[in-house]
Formats: sequence, C-alpha cells, structure tokens
Amino acid sequence: MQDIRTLTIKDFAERLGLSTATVSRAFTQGSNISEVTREKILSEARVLGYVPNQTARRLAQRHSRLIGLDYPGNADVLADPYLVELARGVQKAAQVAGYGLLLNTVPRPGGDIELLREWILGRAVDGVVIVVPRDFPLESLDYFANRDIPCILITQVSSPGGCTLPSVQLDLEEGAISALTHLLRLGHERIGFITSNCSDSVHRIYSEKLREAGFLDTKLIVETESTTGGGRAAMHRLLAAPVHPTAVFCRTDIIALGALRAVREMGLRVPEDVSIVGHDDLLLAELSDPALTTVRIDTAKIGRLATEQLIQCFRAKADGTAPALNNVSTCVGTELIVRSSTGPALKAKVVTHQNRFDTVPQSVL
Amino acid sequence: MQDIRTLTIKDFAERLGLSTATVSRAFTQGSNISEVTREKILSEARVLGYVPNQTARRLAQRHSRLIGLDYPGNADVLADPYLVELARGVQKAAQVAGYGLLLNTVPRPGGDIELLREWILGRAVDGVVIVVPRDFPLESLDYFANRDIPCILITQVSSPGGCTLPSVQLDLEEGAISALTHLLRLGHERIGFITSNCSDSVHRIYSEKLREAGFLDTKLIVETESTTGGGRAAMHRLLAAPVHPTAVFCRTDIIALGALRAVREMGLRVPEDVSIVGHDDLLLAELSDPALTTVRIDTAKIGRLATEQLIQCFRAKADGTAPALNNVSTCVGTELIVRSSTGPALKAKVVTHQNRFDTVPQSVL
DNA sequence: CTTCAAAATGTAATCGCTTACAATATAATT
DNA sequence: AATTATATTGTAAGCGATTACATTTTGAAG
Repeated sequence: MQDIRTLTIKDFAERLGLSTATVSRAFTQGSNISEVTREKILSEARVLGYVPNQTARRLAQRHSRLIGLDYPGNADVLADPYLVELARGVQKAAQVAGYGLLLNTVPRPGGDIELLREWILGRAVDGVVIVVPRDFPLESLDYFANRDIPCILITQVSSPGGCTLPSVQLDLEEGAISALTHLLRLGHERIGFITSNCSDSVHRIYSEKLREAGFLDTKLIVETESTTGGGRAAMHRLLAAPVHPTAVFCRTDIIALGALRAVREMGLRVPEDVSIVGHDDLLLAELSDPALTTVRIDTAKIGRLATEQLIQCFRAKADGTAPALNNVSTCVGTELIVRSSTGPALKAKVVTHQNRFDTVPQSVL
Repeated sequence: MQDIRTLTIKDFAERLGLSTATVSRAFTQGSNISEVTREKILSEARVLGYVPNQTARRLAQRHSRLIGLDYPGNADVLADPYLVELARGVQKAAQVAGYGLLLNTVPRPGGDIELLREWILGRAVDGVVIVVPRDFPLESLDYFANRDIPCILITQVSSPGGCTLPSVQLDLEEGAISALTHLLRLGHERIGFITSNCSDSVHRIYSEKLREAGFLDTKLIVETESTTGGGRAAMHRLLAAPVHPTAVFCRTDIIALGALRAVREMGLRVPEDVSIVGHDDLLLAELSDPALTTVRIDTAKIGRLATEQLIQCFRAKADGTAPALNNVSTCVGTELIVRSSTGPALKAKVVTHQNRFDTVPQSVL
C-alpha cells in the first residue's frame, strides 16, 4: 500500500467539483446545505479517505473541543487511584459533551503553573479542571481567573487561602461524623485514629466527636504515611498499649488494610476484638476480608460535576450569556458504607442482644 | 480584573516593535536569533502574558505533539486497572519525549474505528497507541497501515488474525509455566483452574503442563466472569466435589480474591489447605491477606515500550530515515511473584521438611 | 575605508479549514 | 410569467502561527 499523502479540503473539493465552503459545511451540523449534497460529500469522503484536519478546524473555529486535567505538583496522575477515579469522571462527562481529555504534558522548566499558562493562555484546551492538592497556595491560581479559558478547581472545603475561580468542593465532614457516630453507637469508647496528615476536617471531626462523648484521648492518635506498612506499624503501636482501643478509624483505606493485618498478627479478630473503619472506599475496601466499613467519596461524581460545570460555562459563553461562574462552588459530601469490619465493642458484646446478629459473617449474605 | 482578550503574535510583535517572525523564532529552539533579543522577547512575553497559540503552531508545524490512546470497544479506559496501568506507561514515556496524552473522545456513530479514522486521517495526534482487545479483528486496522500517522498495537501473542502494523505483544506463557511448575514442585496434583475466557495461552499452558505431569482432569476447570463473585462461586463449585483440589490457578487476581473468600467460607485455610495463584499482579494482590502469589504483568512497561517505539518512529520520519517499522514487534513476558497464598500440598506436608519454613506467616517478614 | 561573509531581522506565502458576504438556483406567491 | 423569498453554493478573508527567501546589520579581514 502506498503512503497516502494528506488529502486536503481543497483537493477533495476540486475532485468533487464543489467549493471548499460546501465541503466544509457538510461536516458541520446545522449549516445551510442540502441534505442530498451532504450525503454525497460524506459518502465520497469515506471512499476517498478524506477527514477534515482537526487542527485546522480548531484554529478556524477558535476552540479545541479538548478539556485539560491538571494536578499541579503531581505529574503521575495515573498512579493514584483517587486521581484516576477523578479523571474517569472528567473523561465521562467530557465524552458525553463531545470533548476529549488531555492529560498533563511535558514538565515545564517554570514548574506546574507554567503548564497551566500554556494551556490556558495558549488555548490548547477549551477549559481546565485543576485538582488542587491539600496544601497548594490557591492564590497562585488567581492569575487565571477571568481569562478566556475557563477553569474549575477541585478542592477540599478546609483548604486554606482562597481564589476567585469556581470550584467543586469536597466536604469530608458528613462521612466522618457518620463513621464516629456509628462506632459510638456500637458501644466503643476507646476509639483510635490513624491519620496520614496532621490537620484536615476528618481529624477535626474525630476530635470533636470524641470530646463530646467524653472519650477523647490523644494517646490514641497516631500519624503515619498512607501505605499498608504505615498502617500496620501504627496499629501495632496502638495495640502495644496496656489497654488497646476496641475500634480504630483510619484516614485511608490503605492504612486500614495495614491495620487489619496488624490486628491479625496479634492474634486478634476483626471485628470481634477490634473494629476498623477506613476512608475513601477504594475498590479494595469492598474486596478485603472482612470487607471494610469505610467512608465513601464519590470521586467520579466530583470529576463529573466539575466537568459539567465547565462545559456549562462554554455554552454560556457561546450563547453570549454572562459567564457568572466566578466564586460559584458546588459541594460534594461523603457517606458511610457499613460492611463487616465493624461490630459492637467487646464489653458490649456480653450485654447486648443485637450482638448475635451483628456477628453473623456478612460474606455469606 | 478585566477579561483579557487574546494577545496574538501580531499584536505582541507590534508592541515590541519587532516582526512576527522574530517573535516566533524566540519561541523555537535553534532558530537564528540573537540571544539578547530572545531574552527580551521571552521576558516581555511573561509580563504581557503572551503565550503562542498552540493550535496555530500545530497547524503551521504540521504536528500536534500529542499521542492518542485508544482501546476500541471500551470507552471507559479509566475504569479498568489494567488499562490505567497501560495508560500510565504511555503517559510517562510520552511526557519524557515532550508529548501530551489524549484519551478517547466522543463516541462516533460509525463505531470505534471511526475515532481512529478521525485521529489518524484527521491528524489530531502524531501517533496512536491502540490496545487491541482479545477478540478484535486485527484486519480492520490494516486500513491504517502506512499512513502518515504512525500507530502501534498492543496485543496478546495468541491474538488471531494479523495485520501489518507494528506491535508490542504480551506473551503470557512464561508466567503461566512458572505458576504451574511452582505448584507442581510443591507437590500439588489436583490443581484447579478458574478462567474467565475460553481460550488463551494461559489456558493452553495449564492443559499442557498438567497433561505432561499426568494430572489433567477437565472437571477441575471452571469458567466464570472476572469478578470476586464469579471467583467465589467457581471455587465453591470446585470445593463441593468429593475430593477437592489442593491448589487453584485463577486467571485473574479478582477471581483469586473471590476464590480466597470461598475457601475461608468453607472453613479451610490458605495456603495450608488450598493454595491459590492469581494472575496480573494488581495492587490488591499484594495487599490481600494472605498476599497473593500471582503472575505479574509489567503493564506500565508495555505502555512505555509501545510509546517509545512510536516516538522513535516520529524521529525517523523527521530525519527522513525510512520508517521500516512495519511488522516489527516487541515482546513482553510475564513473571511469577511468589507470596503467601501458596504452600506445599496437603499430603506433602506430612512428609517434607521444607514445610516448616514454608508455612511461617510471611506477613511478619 | 572598503568588501564580504555570517548573523539577525523582516516580508510574505503558507498550513487547512471556517464563515461572512455575495451570487445563484429553487420554490412560493401573486 | 414575473416577482419575491428562501435555500444552496461560491468567493475570499480570516484564524495565529511558521518559515523560505529577501534584506539589513554586524564584524572581521583586506
């Protein structure tokens, strides 16, 4: 087969005995063109192998039909299950609306912001979803507010600083509150907390709830990195105490998995001896044994919402409607998923009746 | 802050009292321009906020610096851990070489091939990595051979049909052979096989190896879907037989996890009563308890190799060197990772000595 | 102080498509 | 059949860059 040279609209139009304008119109919805010629052009295009050059279209139409996803400070978006899930939501919403998804490109000498500049000021994409890491200085993004290219941020409610860009915010309170309430209702009094970062709203809720209940004991708080190894070590430390906690709330599922292993290593059972609650509801939470009670973040939904909002913004601009998207923010909450890693507190077991049901192995259900 | 209108190269050049050519040269490596003017232009660009329009550049330079990743038949690339891992490899290699990654865009009425047509013939990307599903008719891709836009396929060695595009092939034999050999050496004779699709090289190896050893028994082969539910049900069926297998090779880690749960439900232990081997080495294989012995596929590497080969192809074309990439294919193998879900066969336990070491809980190591 | 090559800059054509506007064909109306 | 409105097509000017080629500067050599 010969190497087929670029077939341009000019060549193609000539061969059909039509003008480039007519051919162009055949490829765009709702243009003034008779249905019969459109059909003819389209079918002829198939046989001759003509496809309009996307880049030229973008230039002429002044938009790329591309959405960028950027996570400043982390080039390897696809390595983090949370970000992948987010990206998935973005991709889906983008696809539905007819937009492609562009992932981080070349690392720029000027750092992360430089990529955004190139994307936004360079019009490489029609809009950008920016996932803001916990400690990112939001102010540095202000530069991009009110540009032609819309941005939307994904942040945590507790994020410090502020900026005038619209955002989808993740509110971790609800799920954390449910988790603690769940444990307290089960009769737990010594509830540990293994966290991966010093301060966020989950930590705050933990302290508040336990103080309210009168059980707060800072010795039960352990900080570690979010790995199974970290979780395991942290749990061992907790179990080494003379009176160990009967329940532990872990800041991430990964930590929870490590904790679970540590409990087993000490010859104890989950949830009979120690209840464990995770956070994030990764795929592995459901697959672990026992299946993890955990706080679910509907991550894909966040990505979807952000993208939908972004696209709505395009439409508004196309309609000439005022953007009016600044300072707007949507909030997404979390929810507790109860599975088999939590049960009544040890001492409660002897006295309550419900216990008999709560300890039926759930895996059989 | 005012909505900032597009600053084009013309406006920008005018404001500097220079020609557009000079400005353009400042932004491209190795052009004839004095270092002092380049510096001046670049710094002025920063303060005025000028960034060259990417789309226009692409059109003029006749390349997009974008690589596409397509998985015909599956719009939701990011939902499958295997594909994510692949995408990750592609993204990394692309990033190193200065290319961005474009994911599937709008579903086309004409089906999956239509997207490829638009990408390749429409020059939306400089090259495409195509992940070919198991039963995909490779012939349909022949259309894209020898075009201006290079493609590379990621396939399984056993894939049917053929096509003239270069590819990176995944060879599953090695790992499967090691897995079976491992089990046979541990003294297992009744080795089950839970598979998710009727015929591929893993299945073939299983049959061959067991026949060789004289232990082949088709009653020990169960087919199911690749979910934990499927694995669990399949394992229950296997365990229901009068004499159950002492080891089971699962076609995917997900199945293996389900199988593991089923074994526990029957009051048996892994690996003491039943050994389990998975396949794929997903993250959860390492995190499961006991950690899964499994066949590792270095998926990211496959993606990376494919991308590197693709990019090499761009360079060759730029240098005017003949492409000569057709029919070239690289092969990537698999390898067995031994963890704690496999141990000596039950009857062997009583007689061998090594057993004492093999059953030490690995989690303590 | 010329002279000439090399370096730096400018001019203008080009990349492949879209789209406002003009021109023509078709249909509807009287 | 003439007239007008409407649907279709053609013409040509962009879109915002790059780059071959022409021109001017610069600097070294004669």
